Parts: sequence; C-alpha cells; structure tokens
Amino acid sequence: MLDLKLIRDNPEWVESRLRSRGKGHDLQGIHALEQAKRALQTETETLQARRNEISREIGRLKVQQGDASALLAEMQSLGPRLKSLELLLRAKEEETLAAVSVLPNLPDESVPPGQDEQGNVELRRWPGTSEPAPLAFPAKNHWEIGEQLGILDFDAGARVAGARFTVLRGGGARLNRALVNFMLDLHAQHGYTEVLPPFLVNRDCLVGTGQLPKFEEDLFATRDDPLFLIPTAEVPVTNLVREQILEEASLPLRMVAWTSCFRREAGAAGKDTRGLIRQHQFDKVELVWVTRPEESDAALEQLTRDAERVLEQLGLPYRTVALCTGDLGFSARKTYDLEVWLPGQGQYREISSCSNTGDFQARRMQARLRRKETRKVELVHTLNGSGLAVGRTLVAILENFQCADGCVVIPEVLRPYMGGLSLLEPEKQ
RNA sequence: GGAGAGAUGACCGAGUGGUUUAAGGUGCACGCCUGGAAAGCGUGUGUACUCCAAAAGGGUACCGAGGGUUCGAAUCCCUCUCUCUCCGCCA
Repeated sequence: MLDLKLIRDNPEWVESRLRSRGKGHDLQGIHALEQAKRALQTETETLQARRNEISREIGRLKVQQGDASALLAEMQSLGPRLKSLELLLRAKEEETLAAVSVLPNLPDESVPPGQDEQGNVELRRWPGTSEPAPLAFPAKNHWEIGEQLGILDFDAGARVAGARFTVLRGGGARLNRALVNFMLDLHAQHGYTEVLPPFLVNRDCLVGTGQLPKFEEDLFATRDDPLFLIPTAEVPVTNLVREQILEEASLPLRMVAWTSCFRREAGAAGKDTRGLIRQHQFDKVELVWVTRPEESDAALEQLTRDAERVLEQLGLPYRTVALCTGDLGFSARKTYDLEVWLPGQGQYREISSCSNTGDFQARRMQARLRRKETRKVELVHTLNGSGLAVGRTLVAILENFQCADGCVVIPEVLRPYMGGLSLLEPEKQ
C-alpha cells in the first residue's frame, strides 16, 4: 500500500510514477475521500471528547449524590448524533482504504522505463555473453524427453485432477525432490533460515502481500473455510512478520522455504499448454528478506545473486533481466528476473523473479522495526525471490542435459541427492 | 467433534458498570547515590490516526475480534477466533 501522506503531499510525483507503469490512476478521488474522512474524523472526535467529559462528570455527580439531569439531557441528543457520525467515518475510512489498496507500488527510480516485456533490460548472461551453443543434435522439448523417460505423465495428471496437472514418476519425482533438497541446503549454507509454512492462508495474509483484493481470480479457494491455497511461499513467509515490531538488531531476517504453489492461471488460457512450464501446482524454493529500509537495495542484489548461484551450480545457462516499469508486478518496486536457457524451445524462460517491495507490503501488514538508538518505530522493507521454481528447473535440466539417445545427464551437485545416480535412462519395457 | 478454563501494556498480573486518564510488580532507559558495581531512591517507558505552519502541546481509538445493552463498558449480554486441559477420532 502506498503512503497516504505521500499521496497527499506529492500527488504529481506519485501520479507520474504510477503512470510509468502504463496505466493512469485516480488520485483525485482518493484525495477527496481522504479529506472527507479527516473532516469526519475531526468532528467525530470532538463529540467523543465531549461524551467522555460528560460521562466522567456524571460519574462524579452520582458519587456525590448530585443532580445530573442536565448532563443526561445533553447526552440524549449527543448520543445518536455521535453514533451516526461514527458509522459515516468508518464507511469513509473503508472506502479510502479500498481505493488505496488497489494502487500498485511505485517503481524505483532505477527501474528502466518501458511499456511491456519488450522494455526489459538484459543485465548479464552466464556462462558467456553469447547465446548458448546449440546441441550437436536436434533438441527435444522437455515433454518429449520426459515422456520417453517415463518420468512425466501428463495423461495421469489430467485424469486425476485436470489440465495443467502432471504426475512425476520414478527418477522424475526423485529429481524434483533432489532439487528441493539441494536448493534448501545451498541457501541454508548461505545463512538462510529454513521455514516450512502453511500451504493455506487466510485473506489477511493475501491482502498483506498484495494478491488481494485485486487478483482473487488467480487463487484457488477452499469451499468451506475462508482459506486460499498459496500461489507462492512469499505469502505465508512474508506474513510471518505481520503486525510485529522487530528490534533493529534482529534484521535482516533471511528465510528460505520450500512449498508447493497453486495458481489458477485464469488469464493464461492457451499459453504454455504443453509441458511443465505453466502448471496449477508446482514446487518452488523461495527466499524472503525482511530488512531495514536503507539496506533493501543492497539486499535485492544479494538475494538475486543467491538465486543465480543455484543456476550456476547446476550448470544451467541463464540471463538476468531488469524488469521495466511496465512489466513490474503489483507489489514490486524493483524486480530482476532470471531466465534460464531452454534448448528445446530455443529461448530463455523465466525461472526466478526477485523483487524489492520496499515498504509496500510492510504497510499492508503493519510490519515494523524499532530503531536501536531512537526507539522510534518505522516500516520494514520486504523482498522475495524464487531460488528457484523447481518445476521449471527440472524442465531446464531435461532440455539442457539431454543426450542424442534420449538419456539425461544429472548435474554433479544433484547426484548425492539421487543416490549417486548420474543418468536418467529410458525405461526398458 | 464434545466438555471445561482462559485471552488485559515488552513480560507477569490486579481489575465484575462511573475519582482506572488500566493498580502493582518485573524488565528497560535516564538521573541520584558509589572509587566502581550491586542494592536503594527518583523520573520516564505502547501503537495507530488526528489537531496545530512547525515545535511544544492537545484530542480520539485500541484490554483477542465483531456486534449489543447503557448517559457511561476492560467489566454485563450475544457471535466468532485463538490458546490450554480432558474425552473422542485421526496421519
């Protein structure tokens, strides 16, 4: 959520930053709402002060056996007036909050301007600066490889749950688990604390991180309880600090969590319909930082490096892209995407998205820190990034390390997690 | 799922309708005392919003959440959430 005071004091600047995302926003309306709210608040609080004064006085008179009838009479008229004012005030507050909570975060000044993904800026590539050399044979798509190996069963997924669900079998299931364990161990080595959060969350959490109220159609909801399946571990893990006041000395918090993620992909009809790229359910290892405001910029660089390192250890070619203003997610102030090279598709595909949300989520969550020196309270900054999306990593391994005979070489670092296995081979029927 | 007990400030804990603008204690901060420390004594000690040009200083709300009763609610009534204990069921 944006700071109402910032909108009040610097409306032109806020408006121009919002416009850089590609869409105008009605700050006039919010300003009017907020002003009306404050007028109501002043009036209400004046009456409340009077009410409290009268009540105190009546109490005093009662004790002294005095006559309180005049005060009681005043209360007769004041009471109903106050009640209706309080209702109006609350309605206006809710209206203001509703209007502000659908505004996206302001892009950081360092974010490249642009309309859509065309405007994104490539920052670096690994291992070299050129596109990876093509394989010595025609590269297959991961779904072909996976089906031939007998490790990806799309039909079974559809039978059990529907389109965009897949069953992993044998070495595929094990590879998925190996990736999760490898990533968790790597990040733990780099100082992250492992967290296993709930996979279902309440509405407040989703409002806190920004998925609600705007993007409810992207979420799976439960029927009999007010709970949603998490679209990312970012939601439960970031919300660990909701309504908390953290001691400055305890920051930064750095957490890593494996979860399955559940997305309805409502707006993605027709996109990536084959294969594992876009599923309703997938595993992801997520990195979350909670920092002091002045250190979040540096934290984003570090977090992104921590994600890049996973790809490097696996030997997967990738590039790092700075999202432009028009391509930023709702809560993000600045985002780096990591895109892995997929030979089967002949293109880079997103495998990680690392964002600094500044105080945007913190304000929604009321997550704060207490300064050591001044004992003052202020909002923390929150960051999150995939480290990495496990399903897409599995795709990248199949496509990058495929052999002409249909086998797939398992990256060295994963072999300890695969019982020493170094090669996935087609099932002998 | 059933029965019972709870939820009060950083923490413990008093408070069953009006001098409670939340007692008292612990902790923390500062000061006094001391050669230094401890003890002792004193002072202070939440969050959010808002008023004021700003500062100083006010005001309002918040005793798990939401409703209700009342001139007035931490306190009485209703609903819900969570915690604990016992029982049942269960990975």
